[in-house]
Amino acid sequence: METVVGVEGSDEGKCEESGVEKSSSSLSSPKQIADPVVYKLVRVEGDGRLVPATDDEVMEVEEFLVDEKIELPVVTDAGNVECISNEESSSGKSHKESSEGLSHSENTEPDAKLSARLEYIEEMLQKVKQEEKLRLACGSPDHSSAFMNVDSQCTDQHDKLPAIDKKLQSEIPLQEIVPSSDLSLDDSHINESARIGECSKPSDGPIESGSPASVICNSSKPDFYTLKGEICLDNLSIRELHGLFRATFGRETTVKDKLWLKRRIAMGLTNSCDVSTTTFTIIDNKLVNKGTDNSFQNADGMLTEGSDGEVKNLGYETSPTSHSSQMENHQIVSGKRLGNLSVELDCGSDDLQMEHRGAKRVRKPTKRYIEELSEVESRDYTPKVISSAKNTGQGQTSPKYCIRPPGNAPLNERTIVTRLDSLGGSGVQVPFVSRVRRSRPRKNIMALMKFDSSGMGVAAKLVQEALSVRSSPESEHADKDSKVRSASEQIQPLFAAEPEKDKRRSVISTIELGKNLGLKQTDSSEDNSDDGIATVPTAKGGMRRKHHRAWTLVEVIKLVEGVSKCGTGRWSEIKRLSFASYSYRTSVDLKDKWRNLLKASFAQTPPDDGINSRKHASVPIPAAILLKVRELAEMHAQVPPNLGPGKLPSVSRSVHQTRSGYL
DNA sequence: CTTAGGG
DNA sequence: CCCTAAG
Repeated sequence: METVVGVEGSDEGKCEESGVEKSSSSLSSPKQIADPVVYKLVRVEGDGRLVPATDDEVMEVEEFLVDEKIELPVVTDAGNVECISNEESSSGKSHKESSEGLSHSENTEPDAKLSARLEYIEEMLQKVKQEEKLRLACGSPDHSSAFMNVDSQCTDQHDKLPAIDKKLQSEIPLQEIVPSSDLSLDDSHINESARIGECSKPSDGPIESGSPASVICNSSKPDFYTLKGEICLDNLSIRELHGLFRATFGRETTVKDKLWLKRRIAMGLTNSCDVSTTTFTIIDNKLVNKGTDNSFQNADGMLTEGSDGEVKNLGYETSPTSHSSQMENHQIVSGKRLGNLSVELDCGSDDLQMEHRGAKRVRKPTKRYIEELSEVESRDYTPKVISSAKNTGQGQTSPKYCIRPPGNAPLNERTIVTRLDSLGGSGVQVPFVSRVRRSRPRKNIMALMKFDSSGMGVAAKLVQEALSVRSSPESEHADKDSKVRSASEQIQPLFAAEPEKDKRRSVISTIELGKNLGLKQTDSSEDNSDDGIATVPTAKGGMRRKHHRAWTLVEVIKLVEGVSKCGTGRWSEIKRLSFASYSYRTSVDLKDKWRNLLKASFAQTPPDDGINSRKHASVPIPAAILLKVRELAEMHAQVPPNLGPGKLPSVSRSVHQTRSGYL
């Protein structure tokens, strides 16, 4: 078994042979081993299989990645900045073009990893160039972004280049333009630059009509985008952005910078959906699910078009997920939105499940649990007192991890414990309220601390996660139906209530975080991987998660998606398919969350009723998701007996009125 | 080991 | 989320 980095020398040779034109920066240095863009650390098993590298292995090469990465995007950076400042001016255009060209070749070469692909890509380049010539006025192909995305995914960890952010950021707004089926490759840049202006000034008239080239080809963009759905963050206020941020990442932010927030959110919404495409699209603050599939179209488009998607996927050849996502698409195809029976198509065994569902499982009252609980309560009689400390905020914090025996604490005193949170490899101490464990006291506190504070392990993990982020090679066009729908719909406030600030159980000091994680667009990996957080060694030897990790919007979407794919009740399946990269979130969690979603979706949200007015409500779930949940619930005959049938007729309409449930 | 339910 | 009982 040998550890290899990507593909070596032979490929480089190939790359040069195939004569990718323009200057090649990465190739020019012969010593380079790893390609920052798509190379992925793998191990070659005896049988020739490629397996993801272990943490250690990743760590070994980490430096290379960093080094290269720094220099790579810089070029494009200049171009982008230029774009922004120049707006639509023609000079800006040419600038862009040239910079694009550079990034082009630069990025392309690394991809030569697979020779066949390379040649293919090259063809594309040629094509693109021709196109460029033909459409000089319009702009240039938008390749760089795809690469940058990949790049950032791979090396997220280490440093964020403004260029990337800007790029992404600038592209987000593009999405609000309805994707056209047209395959033309260009225009995006003009739009981009135009958009950027609009970004800063949301009030600038209708976005669609704003730019001359309002028709944008989806396939010309990285499928990363089309994949993930579209979101317009432009018009959101800071507060809204905060809310969205929280919904997305499950934590608060104090950053006031709109741009920052927007790109973080954008990244979160896109990047973290690594496994499969969503059937949802966020348009104008609304989340709508696209009913039709475009997988074939897209695949087609990519082939003929030479989209970035192709290139991007080079690194991840035949990941198991691609298959699944395709499956998904097929299913989605077969059953449009409502009355979707695709699930049955998927698995013939569903019928059985249906039968099983008929009879609820009956269950004896648990014994041990009850006994234990009562025992605890009788023994230390003050759980109430302790929990009341929650409201009083933070008092003294002890630098060390110490728990006072509950009985000892004077009634007036607050019991506060500091827990060492490791976030992104940085140990951050946050005060939190000690919760009396119902059972199984921690075995070894020192071990815990060591685990938490050792940045290495975590970092390695992060790296791995980042590297293993993958996406499926399909993009989606908004189907006409949903397009029309969304267009006609009134803009719906995404957030019913303003985020509560006070009761947050543990407020992460964002400032410190900002230092360490700061301008990385690592949200996805952040979300994915810091499972060093709040886990507790159990007597059984396993590490058990402790305490609440807020569900992010992405997760919810993925969950819904998963359910639609596999049906309810196959949680382990769903976990494998859609939550592969989320080490936390057990199948049980999925189940629980689904239960809650169901509850939320069927809990009528009478407009006047308290829910909306409650300020402390947690982050709302976009109505569209709830709608989807309901549909799924229906088709799986999971409708809660009480509220089920009665409400259904009005669902499609009422959902738009019903603001939301809560995450 | 996975799922269903109750807390 | 946590915990257990059923499969």
